[in-house]
Amino acid sequence: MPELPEVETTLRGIAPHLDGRLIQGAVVRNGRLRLPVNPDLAQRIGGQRVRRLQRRAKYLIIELENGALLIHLGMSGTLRAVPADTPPQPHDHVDILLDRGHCLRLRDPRRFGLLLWVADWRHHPLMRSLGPEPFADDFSGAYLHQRSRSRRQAIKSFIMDAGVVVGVGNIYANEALFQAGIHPARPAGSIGRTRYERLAAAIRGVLMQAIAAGGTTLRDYADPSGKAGYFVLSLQVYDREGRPCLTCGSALRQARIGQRSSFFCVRCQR
DNA sequence: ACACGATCCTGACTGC
DNA sequence: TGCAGTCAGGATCGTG
Repeated sequence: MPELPEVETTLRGIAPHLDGRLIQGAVVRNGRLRLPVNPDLAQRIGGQRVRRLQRRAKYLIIELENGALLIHLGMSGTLRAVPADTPPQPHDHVDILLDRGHCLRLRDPRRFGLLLWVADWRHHPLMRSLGPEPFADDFSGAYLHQRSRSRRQAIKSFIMDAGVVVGVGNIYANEALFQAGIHPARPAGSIGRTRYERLAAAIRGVLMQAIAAGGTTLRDYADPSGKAGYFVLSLQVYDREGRPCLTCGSALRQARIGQRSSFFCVRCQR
């Protein structure tokens, strides 16, 4: 499910339930996620107030008085605020118990996500090699151009590399490359400065519009109140193999690039 | 340093 | 109906 817009939508959805609230404890039904949940999670976070919520890359960070919760939704994770007495469904692995009878519930069928209490999230190893945020000043066409020199990797894999820029997953990589008119298999090092300016703008544009739409729901993504994201209606190439390009009408193609499904128009993208 | 494949895990869907 | 195979929104690790 989650690329940057879905994580951002989740953050905005849980914020009203968390800002300044007192955490009562936690219930861990299955702690075997990508990294194991702290065995002593309830004691670590119980009795602490939430100081601040933020996002870094696709990580949600809930800063507490002591340390922080670091949450990643992986491929199939959702985070919802529900009444604490709501019966758990399959794959509802962790509840963060809040005051006023609510809890924050992590569901993640594939368990590629993670939920960790860490003492110092800014210096945590998971944060170490992350590239710039797409909306930050240090992300630009000039930056992409400079980072890509002499790289023969496909541009699509390049922009999905979190060491280059964070938050761009498979859906939005496809969409941004279409908007920028760049073929996803083109070697990153063969693209000029001007086209990188277009690409940087396209990445920012598509992410911003997707956030405004509440993200993209393909199968099971839901925001913290349970609503689906409707950016799926704005997708121009993703999952549209064989259907006409919205610009030129020729049939969109699908190919595997870097082991991920890629969708593009051979006439509009070079 | 770089680029690629395999891997973690479950569920939904396709085709025989 | 059942079963095998394929694919899925992510990220890390090991290999040349």
